[in-house]
Amino acid sequence: MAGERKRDQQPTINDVARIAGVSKKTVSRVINRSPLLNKDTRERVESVIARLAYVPNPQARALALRRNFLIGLLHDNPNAQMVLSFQEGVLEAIRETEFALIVRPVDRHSPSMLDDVRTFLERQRLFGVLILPPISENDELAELCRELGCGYVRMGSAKLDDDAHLVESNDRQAVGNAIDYLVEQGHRRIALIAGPDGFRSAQERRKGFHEAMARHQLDCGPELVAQGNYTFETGLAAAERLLEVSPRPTAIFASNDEMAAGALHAARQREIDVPRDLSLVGFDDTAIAAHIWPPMTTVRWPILSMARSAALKLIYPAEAEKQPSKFLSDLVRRASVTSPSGKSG
Amino acid sequence: MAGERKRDQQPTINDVARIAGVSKKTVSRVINRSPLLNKDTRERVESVIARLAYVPNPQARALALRRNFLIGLLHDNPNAQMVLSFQEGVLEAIRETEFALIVRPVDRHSPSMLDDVRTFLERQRLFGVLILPPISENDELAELCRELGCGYVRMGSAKLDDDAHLVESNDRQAVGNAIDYLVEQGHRRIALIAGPDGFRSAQERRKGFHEAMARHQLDCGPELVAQGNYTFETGLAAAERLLEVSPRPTAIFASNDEMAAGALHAARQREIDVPRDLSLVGFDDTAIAAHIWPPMTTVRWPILSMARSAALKLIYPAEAEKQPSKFLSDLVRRASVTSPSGKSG
DNA sequence: GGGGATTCGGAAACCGGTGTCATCGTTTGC
DNA sequence: GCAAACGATGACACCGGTTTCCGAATCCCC
Repeated sequence: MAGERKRDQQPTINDVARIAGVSKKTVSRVINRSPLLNKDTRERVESVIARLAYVPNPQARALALRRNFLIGLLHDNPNAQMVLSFQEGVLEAIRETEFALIVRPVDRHSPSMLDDVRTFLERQRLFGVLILPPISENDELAELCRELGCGYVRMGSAKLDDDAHLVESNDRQAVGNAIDYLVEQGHRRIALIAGPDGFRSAQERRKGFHEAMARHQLDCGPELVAQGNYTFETGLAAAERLLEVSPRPTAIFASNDEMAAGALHAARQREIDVPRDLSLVGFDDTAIAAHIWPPMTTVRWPILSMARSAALKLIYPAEAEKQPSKFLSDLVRRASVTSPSGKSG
Repeated sequence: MAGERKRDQQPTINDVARIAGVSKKTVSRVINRSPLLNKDTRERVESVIARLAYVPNPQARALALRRNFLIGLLHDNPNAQMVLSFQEGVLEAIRETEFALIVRPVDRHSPSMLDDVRTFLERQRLFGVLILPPISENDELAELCRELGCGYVRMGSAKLDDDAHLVESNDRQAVGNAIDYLVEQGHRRIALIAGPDGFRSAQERRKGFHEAMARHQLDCGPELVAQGNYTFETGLAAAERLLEVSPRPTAIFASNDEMAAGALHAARQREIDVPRDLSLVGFDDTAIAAHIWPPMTTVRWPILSMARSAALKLIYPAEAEKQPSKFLSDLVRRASVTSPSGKSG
């Protein structure tokens, strides 16, 4: 009976050691896969661990190791679907591990943002953090992680960091593909609703647009480019201007779905039929894109794969470089794009 | 120099005790606001704490107290916006506390769901969990929390639990208000797209619909009720049937926004103009509702307030009953509802 | 078979807090 | 004036792991 524990008590390393007839240290070595261990001993301990369904106490490990088995997710994001999808991908990657995910929205505009994050990281002693765009573009934040010895992986639309600390969506190329598709459909006069200058994603998407237009030797002068700040309203306003241009563009590429939805709204107000009189392409494949009428053609990040890769890079830093860093987005073809009505190619 | 610590080391309770000339225990008492403390001593210790910028190590506390200062968020939710909004509300409530938020999606359909959650709770020794609908309706889950001595607060559309463990949105009344509004606008023939039977939210919304229709002495026979399972496609299918009914309903209330968006789609396919020929009301006020055309009238949960209240109930169980438990949703009036075209009242 | 290197396992300290209980000085009660 | 009660504080064990240090056992080689 001396070997039994009270009910409702989880077994500890001491129970395992006592029952297996070895020391705590030996059990600890088994848990941590120390190579210098007698095979027989290891197997004996492992069988006891399995029999007791022993699991090391994360709090105790965290205290002793001065490091928590928690991964932080730092985000400052208007796109709820993306944040949740990313969470899902991370959780799938860490399901069988001892890690857990702790979420932390940060306020990009707060002057104390860096201090807040510092306090958070120091307090929680996180194993590492995953940083989502757009806050991932903040280099000071990455520098802070390095300074604190906290692992990190950034997710972004550009080469923000080295491959061990980055998963990158190639937005420039993705936009290029979207424009290629519009050109294939026969569009020649294509307008852009660009995103806010401050975001790398917006810059990359803009570059992708201009590169593709140049490749096809199409005009994309300033009258065909308007700017928004990723919101429905600014997309609407931008489209209002673009739809006044003469000759009117037959297609608009908006740098995100919300602005594309705004553009759709603007077209509708002018009784311009989408897609008959105007084709529209968005970016992000948010829930809106599929559920408006007409369903919108848009660019989708392979976000689950990116999240998984980011989590694995963080957890296994030694093999971080082996995890893919570059991801190419898919073009999701829906009804908002057709050949232009007049002179289709 | 003996009193100095190495750089990059955070001060510990021992440092505070040594410098203040008291024992660890006394410092611990100060931290935990023990009432039996000499005022002078307390102030002396507090000044040292402030000077050193000492913060207790959460891992050590977690180990000693056998309880982590982490709040889990359990969800199984198709509505990303709601989950993130809830997170936001919780984080606002715990901003100044030592708590952190850890997110855990659960799979409602997995046979091992309860075991998964049990393992999670036992491992992480959470302070408590907040449970979002629809998984919040699972009584076994709540029972599990009680059994493990883990605090919990459920969020739901019905009286699922006592006030200390519940924040409740009165969906029945909210739907009633929405129907009242339609009736005020002159609608008499109003159809319902109900949600899946398994969800309390769906049941409550259905009840709210029937009660309100009865109150106004309006017909709501089975031909005016269709069922979906909260998805765009099922909403579309349900509306297709309802729009065949003769005389055609002049308004449809859908039990969530996605199904309302599906209904809008169905109407558009039949060239039934919304809102001229058909008014539509949704529920949840997701991002979709505001960004489709026409913008959709819908019911909005006061989700930030609910999240805040839930978090406070969890953190301060002694005062849990004082936090509001019942919340009434707002009707967000948008362009998808007008008076019926023919014989408006 | 002996000496030295290597491997293994145990005792004890440690991570940084909290709980239990004893102690000390003071006040109260009679 | 002395015992009992009480308030404030401290010594020490403990939470459940990891790490350090060290001694013992094994292995290798000559």
